[in-house]
Amino acid sequence: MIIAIIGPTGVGKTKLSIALAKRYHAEIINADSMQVYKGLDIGTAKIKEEEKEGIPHHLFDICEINDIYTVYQYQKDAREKIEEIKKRGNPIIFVGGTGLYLKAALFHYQFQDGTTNDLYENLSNEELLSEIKKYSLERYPHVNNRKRLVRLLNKLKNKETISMSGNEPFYKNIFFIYLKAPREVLYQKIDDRVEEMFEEGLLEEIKKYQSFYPTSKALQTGIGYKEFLPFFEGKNTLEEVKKVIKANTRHYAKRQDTFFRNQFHASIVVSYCEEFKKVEEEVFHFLDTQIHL
RNA sequence: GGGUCUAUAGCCAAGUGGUAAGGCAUGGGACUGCAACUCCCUGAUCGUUGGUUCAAAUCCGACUAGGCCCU
Repeated sequence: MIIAIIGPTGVGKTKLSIALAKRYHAEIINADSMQVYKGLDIGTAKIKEEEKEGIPHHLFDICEINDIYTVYQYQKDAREKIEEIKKRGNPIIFVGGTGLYLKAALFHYQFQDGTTNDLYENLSNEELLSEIKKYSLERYPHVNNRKRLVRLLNKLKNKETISMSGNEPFYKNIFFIYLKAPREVLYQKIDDRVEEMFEEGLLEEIKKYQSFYPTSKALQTGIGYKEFLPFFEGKNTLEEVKKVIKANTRHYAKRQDTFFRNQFHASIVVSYCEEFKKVEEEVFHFLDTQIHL
């Protein structure tokens, strides 16, 4: 059995994962693109050692801050872990907010080894798009979305399988538990959490790595990290940094909501509740009935 | 009480006579190798009220509110 807890950042996915793992004797696999990095703890709201309650956690802290980790790698790692845990006969719980990672691991997403990666710097977006249109696909990325255009054209040139909708599950018996909360609640929780991060020493965490890994992708794209760049250059105050982190996190949560809502068929949608026990019980009840079937 | 300035969307803000730029926020959406990424869509008749004019957010008056100065 595979359980995937999905939902925007800050709704309590981690907390739920522990409750579920304890009840079903499951092991947890990370599905968060930033929590794979060692050392990025506070800013990614990574689960603390003492909170794990002895439950096996996989794919956390598996690479260095200046490594580049991608969906493709994740797909391989996650599927490997799944096989490994299956052998032990334990249920698996995926937790994390990176929708694409979840899709890549649990659905028929196809990537290939040794593909070229031409940047097509000599082509404009319009030219890229018209190149792509020669292959007459069902749909195309927006002209302004250069990143997607470049990747797609590379795929086409490599004769990789193109499919814009990967909705075939790769495994049987997967349950998607979608934790959701009204925006106001979510945004308030996000604000609070960012405040906490600062209190817990987010600044110190970054200072530790910033000078060592100035070009780290993780530090340059991770919310809660990249916002400090202007601060280190003396262009921003700490208060401004905090404000931007909150804003970016809210935007991120919204994007996640859209992704999960529209790209996954949730097995059950659970509304967030201050009394978290209620959330847990609702999920327990659902899973219990499913298992007995 | 006198003088003066301002009044455009939730916020910031262009526009000084011909039927309202832009940014932020908000909401919606896309998504197959950097995904905490990248990208798309999304709003007002210009404080109220008279007037001038073919035509006013744009000119004039009154009122209201706010800022500043004086007493």
